[in-house]
Amino acid sequence: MLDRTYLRENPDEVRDALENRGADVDLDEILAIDERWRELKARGDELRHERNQITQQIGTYVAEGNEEKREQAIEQSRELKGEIEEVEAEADDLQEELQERLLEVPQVPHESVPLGLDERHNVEDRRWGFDDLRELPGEVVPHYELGEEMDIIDEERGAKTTGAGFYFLKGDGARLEHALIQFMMDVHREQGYVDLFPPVPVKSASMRGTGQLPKFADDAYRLGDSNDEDYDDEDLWLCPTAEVPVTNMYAGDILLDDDLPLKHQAYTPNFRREAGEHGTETRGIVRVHQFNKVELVNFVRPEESYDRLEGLLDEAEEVLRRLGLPYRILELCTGDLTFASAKTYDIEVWAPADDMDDGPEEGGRWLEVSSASNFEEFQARRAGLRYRPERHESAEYLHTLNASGLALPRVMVAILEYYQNEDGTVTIPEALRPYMDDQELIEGHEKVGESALGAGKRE
RNA sequence: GCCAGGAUGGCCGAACGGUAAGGCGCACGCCUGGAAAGCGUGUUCCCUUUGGGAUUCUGGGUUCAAAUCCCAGUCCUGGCGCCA
Repeated sequence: MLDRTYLRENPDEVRDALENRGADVDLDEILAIDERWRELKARGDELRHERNQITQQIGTYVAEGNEEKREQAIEQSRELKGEIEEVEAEADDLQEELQERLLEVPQVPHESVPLGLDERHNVEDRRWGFDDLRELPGEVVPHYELGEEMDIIDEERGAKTTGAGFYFLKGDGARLEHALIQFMMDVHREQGYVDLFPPVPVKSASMRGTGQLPKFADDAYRLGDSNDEDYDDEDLWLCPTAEVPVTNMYAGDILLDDDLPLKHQAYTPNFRREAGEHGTETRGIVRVHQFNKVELVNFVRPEESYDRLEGLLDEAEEVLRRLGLPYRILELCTGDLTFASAKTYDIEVWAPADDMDDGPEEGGRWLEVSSASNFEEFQARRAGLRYRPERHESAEYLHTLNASGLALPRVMVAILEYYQNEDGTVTIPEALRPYMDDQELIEGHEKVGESALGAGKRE
């Protein structure tokens, strides 16, 4: 959420910034509401002042036993009460509306963010790992075919038990998932992250704190009620990213200056509705309703947040470097920033199987595995995350940042495709082998059930 | 789930229905050769800041007036029950 005073004092700057994002916000209306609210607030304060004085007088009259003056004052106070109620009722309505409007105003982009309308204007900073590629099969089999063939990814049965967009990992597939989680958390622990295992359902208030609500209710899974119904602060949602529980963990708290920078990592499942996202680009496990992710969340002093963003990006990249997976770094343009973010880098891993137009010259395509973002005060103001820079001074909002480190299914896609061998097996990246009992190769499993017979996969 | 008790500033902790003591911490000032002690001031948010308003977990109610009385909720503690 933006600061009201800042908004009041820099309307043109904010207007430009929001326009650059392509945000549809009527700033003038917000400012008009604020203006009117301040008038009423001043009037209400005045009336209350009057009444406070009268009420105090009554106390004196009672002590003196001055019956007549007491009655008179009480009558006066009653009158004022009605007037105050009227003025304040309107002020409260405006205040509430202002609050609602402000919750829907996105973050102002940082000055260094490239201008642009959408993803086409994102700027590629650099690539890693393409100079020394491993030798790939003549025809790389897409992960969804290979995964089914090897019987390590079972989408059909996931759809059966739960629905489209859910899948089983099996055998070496499931094992690879666990290995990746442990591996990633070890890497980040080396980088100074403290592990968290958060609760998976989160309250509406938490979702609001990080910016998922109120605007993006449709993307989330709500527990116990339809997304169309009104929700309360206490209503629960399935965690869409560990960013939500972890960032809100310190909501309303005042951290000590010494606590910062505070770095947490959390592994959780993530649930997203992804309505209407079906097609060739999303075949397999590239876009699913439930996936695992190790999330990195940083709480830092405001003046350090942009340095930390670079550090955070590097910490997330480290996972791909150790896995030997080629990737690139994008700087998101103003039009492609997420709601709460002031600046974002995307990390996109290379998945060589499906040739797509916007992929690299080597073929294949890019898959986003992480977004490293600086939210500055935006989430801190919503969630009430503060710290005290100097002991005697008042508490200030800190800055929050986060990045995936990384989203697992897409990393798995990259491994299954990039580490694929001519004979259809997959070499396990060296860094992962210690987590898989030094296994070097994924060869797959014999399929189970009568359908395997009919397909000629079993005899 | 039931019963009982509780929630007051950064922290601790008082307050017959009459308008939030005191202490600690921290900062600044005075004092001092310097420090400690002592003394003074300050230490939540909002507004149109020589001033005013709000604020005792949250939301309602009673009253001229609520930290205080009533109702509902949240969380914490203890006891009982249930339970992987």
